[in-house]
Amino acid sequence: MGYYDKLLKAFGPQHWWPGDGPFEVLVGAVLTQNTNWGNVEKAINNLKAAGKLTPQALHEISPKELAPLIRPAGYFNIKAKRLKSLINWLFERYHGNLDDMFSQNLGTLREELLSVKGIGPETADSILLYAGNMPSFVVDAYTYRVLSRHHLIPEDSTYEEIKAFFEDNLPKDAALYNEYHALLVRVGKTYCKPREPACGACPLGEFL
DNA sequence: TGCCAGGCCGGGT
DNA sequence: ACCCGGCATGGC
Repeated sequence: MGYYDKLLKAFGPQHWWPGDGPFEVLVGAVLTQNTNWGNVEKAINNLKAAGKLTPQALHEISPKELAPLIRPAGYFNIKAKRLKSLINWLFERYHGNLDDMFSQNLGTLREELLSVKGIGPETADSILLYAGNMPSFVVDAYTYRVLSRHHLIPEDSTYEEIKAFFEDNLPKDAALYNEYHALLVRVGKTYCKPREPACGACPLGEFL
């Protein structure tokens, strides 16, 4: 039995980002950068209540008008710009149409997303996987912490190396990548906390 | 109360 | 090619 099966059995499905459709997930991917998800939900709700949670509305809104709506998500000025740059790109490249965007080849689309200012590897992969249902494994601070603490990867591993660690050893299955990443976050939240040098007392060894 | 949360950019070495 | 400061709110 692999790690994934053990984690799934121990914690159950995490139901990550069922969301209200791919566009909401895409917006959430930017808003959640280095930010607690609870705060992101408040910002999403503000956008919904203002009728601004559509590609067209966000394309037309100014950063000045957008920033206060997403205030609870933190870094609201910079995130307003990042959201705008992503939406501008979406319209220029794919006519504001998510179906067109996700019809693109995965590798090409990932490179295109990374070229947008404010979209780094984790945000790009989150959009590909959780909004587009494309098999691109997401790496985040939890993933790194859990794996490095249990010596499954070197301390100095890069994002792309950790991503490859999973993708080279798993079938290219979006549903699997989705659930696996969510389970690793769950483990990280529950046991593998920051500023705790080792995992001697945590039951993770049993699963990993 | 300080630390943390589903990062990324830009400027300096 | 790395390293670091800045960006900011809300919950425990």
